[in-house]
Formats: sequence, structure tokens, C-alpha cells
Amino acid sequence: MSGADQRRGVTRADVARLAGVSTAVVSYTLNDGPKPVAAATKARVLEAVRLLGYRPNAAARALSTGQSDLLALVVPTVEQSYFAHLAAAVERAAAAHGLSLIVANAMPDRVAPVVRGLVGRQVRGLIIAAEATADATKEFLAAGTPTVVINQASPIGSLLTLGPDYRAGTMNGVHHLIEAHGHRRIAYLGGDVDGDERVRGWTDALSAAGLALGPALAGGFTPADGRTAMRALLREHPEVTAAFCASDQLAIGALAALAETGGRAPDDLALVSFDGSPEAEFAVPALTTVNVPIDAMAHDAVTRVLDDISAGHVRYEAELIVRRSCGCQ
Amino acid sequence: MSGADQRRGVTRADVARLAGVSTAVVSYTLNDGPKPVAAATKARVLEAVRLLGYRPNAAARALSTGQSDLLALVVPTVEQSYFAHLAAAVERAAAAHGLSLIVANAMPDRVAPVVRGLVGRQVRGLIIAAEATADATKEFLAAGTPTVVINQASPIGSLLTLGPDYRAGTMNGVHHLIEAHGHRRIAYLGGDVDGDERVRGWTDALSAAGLALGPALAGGFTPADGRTAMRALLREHPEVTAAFCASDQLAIGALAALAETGGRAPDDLALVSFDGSPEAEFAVPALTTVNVPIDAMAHDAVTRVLDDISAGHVRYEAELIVRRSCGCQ
DNA sequence: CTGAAAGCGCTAACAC
DNA sequence: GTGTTAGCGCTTTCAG
Repeated sequence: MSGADQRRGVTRADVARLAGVSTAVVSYTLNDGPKPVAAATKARVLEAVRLLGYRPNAAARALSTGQSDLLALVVPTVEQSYFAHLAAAVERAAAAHGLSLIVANAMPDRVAPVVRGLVGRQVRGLIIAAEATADATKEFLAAGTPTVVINQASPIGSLLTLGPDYRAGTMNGVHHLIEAHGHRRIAYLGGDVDGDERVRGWTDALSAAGLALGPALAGGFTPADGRTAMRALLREHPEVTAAFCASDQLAIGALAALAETGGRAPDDLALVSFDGSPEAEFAVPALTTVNVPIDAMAHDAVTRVLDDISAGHVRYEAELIVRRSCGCQ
Repeated sequence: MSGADQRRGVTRADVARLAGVSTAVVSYTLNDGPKPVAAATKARVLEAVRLLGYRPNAAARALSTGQSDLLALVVPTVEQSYFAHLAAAVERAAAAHGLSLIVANAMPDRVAPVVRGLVGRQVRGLIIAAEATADATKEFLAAGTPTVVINQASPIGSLLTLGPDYRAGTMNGVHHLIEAHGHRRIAYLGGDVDGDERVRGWTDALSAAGLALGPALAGGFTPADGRTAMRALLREHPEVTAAFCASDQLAIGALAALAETGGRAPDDLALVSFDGSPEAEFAVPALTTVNVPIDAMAHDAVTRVLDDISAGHVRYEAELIVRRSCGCQ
């Protein structure tokens, strides 16, 4: 035996027998092609399918066609709110095309092996929201699996990339802090401090206004990171009156740290953050945040991957959603 | 042609040829069995694999063995923080077994079709954190796919179920509000008001203390729902001094609504919520919350599904994490 | 419009 | 220890 499934499978042969047709006809009717089937025959087949409770075997189909109906998304951790929302958005976009989504978590050093496993699974396309390491890139290029790298500030080689305009978005936020609220000492909190386009946006906005760079405190993107950063900021840079946070979650942690000292935003420190997540609206005070159009990005990522567009970069505008943490209202 | 992949595939035959062995030996070495392979031969095969950049075809393997290395998780929406954390936890548990995770979103009316698609994909197991409708149950039972229904308060028929002790957990929380802080008018916010074991826990704790039931305001579990519920509570039930929230996210929305009126927790209204999510720690004030041991549940769900344990119920204790929103400290 | 049959790439008996 | 080979269930070409 060749390792057949214990769970007895109803196969298309059973259906064909019951319907009194050949297996080919069963395929034709189930797939609406590539050959036409007479209405009466079709009805008989469908009836047989129903009677038998037949369920097509996706693995067999994938083997035969060389394609699965699986899309894969690689993120650092779904745990982080931003990626959770991204996963939800991609899942919706995938479902709209009749595809299922595999969500894989991979920190930088695991991206290559994870991608390797995924392409072996014959996924229809790959959406990488984690770090596109050189090794990982090699994997999907070698396999020829259509791939899009997202959350990318700018093109990478000849890959298909897509992402918000981190720099301009951040500039909007910092600019608002300067022009609308008159801040002169504006810190940057979180994320990698070098290489991040948000940092560049912050730097540029400050320079354009002729202001000195406030302190930039590196860290991650989580609430815990935000708390740490804010504690340090409060301790070491009392002259700062406003801060730009690399993520909404970070800002939420920063708010918590501020509260520890009895401080409040925006009075004691004005805050603008990045992401435009739903959570931002429910922070106290509600966060003014640079919105990333996640749904549009997810939608485009999926359609592009399916169209197998192999290169280019799409940049999305990131607009400021003004709420209370910056001092407005 | 049979629909072969455009992307030229290196197959085990190529590897076998290069290594000068048979395809069976390639399988044996790659799978570590079922037959032994001489060390030298194994090395040659592995070398050939490397040279060719060979990647096993998962679909072929799945077809042959009748098993994939896919696990599926069905949730209402990954978007909701609780499910995002659950997905992350399940993904980790699955990865520990070398399996990938398909995350499918399905509202109640879509659960059955989604499950049907998943079992057709030969998933190794199914973890249902969405509503296990009768139709959906029929699907996985018919296919014989090992399934566990989680977030379940109590056993359902002869299915394998698992979940926190919603009732006892909630009782802990309400009890704390009564005993430690002397509240007498305690509301219940969010979720379905009937059928939810949390509501029963709230009712029971109040009754046990000889207190009248405070108002119970139904709704969902999101921050927006919490805001709505809290606004109504403030408007219609000024006598209430404390509230139990069905989820942490709900409590976060409730906190925002409280702040709108200039109120603060715990002074104006004490809050205890349910979930024990990481976010609870960063709310202002930090939320006292009933902890759901998500990692343990995810771990057990995965191992049980893989062991194909077909029935029974596992209940997890939900302990109170005491922070500031209840009035402590 | 329908049917027969040749694979898709891999597994695992069953020989040797 | 290694090789042969018959499937797994589906798609699709090629004949009718």
C-alpha cells in the first residue's frame, strides 16, 4: 500500500461510477471546464457528489496542477498588533480570491528556512512582511514563487515591493507638532534608529524647520518598549516637550510610563505615533497617528502576487489622523 | 500534459540520478526511514540535494501519505486581540511539531464552508475557536479530521473541547471587587448576555454575597463595544460603582469612555476584566484581569489534536491578575 | 459532449 | 542496505 489515508476517501471515481460517467466528466463539471458538459449530465454528477458527500482532495489537485490554493504571509510575530491587523487584511483579500492563508512567524534568522518550507508547499504566492534576508530572497527566487515584500520603504533590487511612505508620513506628524503646536524639542522613540525611514522623516522635518535633533531612543515597537523608552526620556531629557513614536503600541506604552509619574499627554508631553491602528482611537488621550493604509496594501499585495508581477515598488501615502495626543482639540 | 508546473521542478529522480542511487533511497534518507541507509550513501544523497537545490514537493507527499503538515485554526476574526494572541500561540505550538498553521477567519455562518475547505486540504488537525455550529461539526466528523473546539466553557456532545473556567474566573474577579473593595453595585459589560458563562459567574458571585444584580449591558468584545457600553452605563446607572468587563479590549474602550466624562478608574468606577492579555498591563490604569492561560491551551490543543484524542473536556483555571483598575495599590 | 489513460512527485511495500 | 514499482486522487490531452 502507498500510505493511503485511514479515513476512507470518497474519490472522483466513486462519484463517476454513481453518476454513470467517466472521471473526466466529474472534473469538467466540478471545475467548469476545460470542456463543456451537458446540463443533464452535470446535474447527475452534482447529485452524486451530494449523495456521497464527496470532497475533492486538494493535495491531489495541487500535485496535478502544480498549484495550490494557498497563499502565505511571513511576519516577525502575529502577536504584534500591526501584524495581526495585516494578517487579517491579507486573509480577507486572499479569501476574496478563494485562497487560504498560511501565516508563518519568522524572526530574521528563521525567514529563509520558513520561506523554503512554504515554497515547497507549492504556495501560490508569498507575502513577506518580515525581513527579506538575502538567503530568503534566494529561496523564493530559486523556486520561482511569486513574491511581494511589503512594509518596504523603497525598492529592493528587482523585487516586487510595496509599503507606506514612512518618511513623508513621519514628516507630516513631526511637522504638525512643530507648526500646529509650536514644539521645538521633539524626541524620536522606538524601532531601529538607523536605517528606519521614519527616523529620516523625523530628522528631515526637524532640519527643515531649523530645529536641533531631539534625542532618539532606540528600541522595539511594543508597549513594553515604549514604556522603557518613555521612562528614559523623562529621566534624561526633561527639556523635551513632544515625541514621535514609531508605532501606536509603543505610544500606548509611553502613555503608561507617563502616567506612572503623574504626567499626562498632551499637557506634559505631546505624542504623535505611527500606524493608524484601531487601538489608537481608544488610548487616553486618543492618539494622533500616521495612518498606514493596511487594507489597500493587503489587497494590492494579493492581486499583484497572483498576477505574478515580478518587480516594481508601490508607495502608499500615510496621512495624519489628528486626535488628542498631539494637543489638538 | 498533466498541468505540470512551469517552474521546472527538481524531483527526487534528479537527486537519485546524481547521487547514483534509487529514488527510494532518497526518500529513506530524507525521511529517516522507514529503512536504514548507509552513512556514506546518505551523505551522497544530501550532497546531491544541496547541489540541485532540491525541495520536496509537499503536495505529492501529502497525496501519497494522506496527510499534510498543516494545522488549521478557525477564529471569528484574527483582528481581535485575543484571537491574534491565540493564533500566535497556536502557531508556536504547531511549529514545535514541524507543522504550519492555516488561519481562517469565519463568522458563525461561514464556519461550515470554511471547515469543509480545510478538511479537503487534508489538514492534520483542526482547532476551532469560532462557533462550532452543527453544520461545521458535521463536516469535520464526516471527514474524520481530528478536531478540538476551544474557548469552550464545557463539553459539547462527544467532541474534544477545551477552555478556561469562565464562570469561576469571573467569580474570582467579582468576588475581589466585593470583598477587597466593598462594592455593592457591580455591572456586567459586554459579550452575549445569555449563554455566556462569564455572566453566570458574575450572577453567582453577586448572589453568593447577597447582592442584587447590577445592570448587564450586552455588546461585543471590542474597544468600540466597551465605549458604547460604558457610555450607556454612565448615563443610565449612576449608582453603579464597579463593572466586570467581558474582555480586556472592552475594558480599554470603557476606560476611554470614562475619560470622556472626566472620570477615572478606579476612583469613579472600578473595573475588572477578562483575558489577561498583554495589553491589560499598559492600560491606564493597568487592568486587573482574569488570566486565560492561552499558551497552555494552545499547546494542549495541538498535542491533543495530533494524538487524535477524540473526546473529553479540559478546563483551565483562570486566575486573577491584580493591578490598579480594581482599586488595589 | 464524453471517455481512456498518462502522468504530477512521493511513499513504502516487496524483492533482492 | 538498496532497488522496483504500484499506487495516492486529480487534471487534461487525445480519441471518439
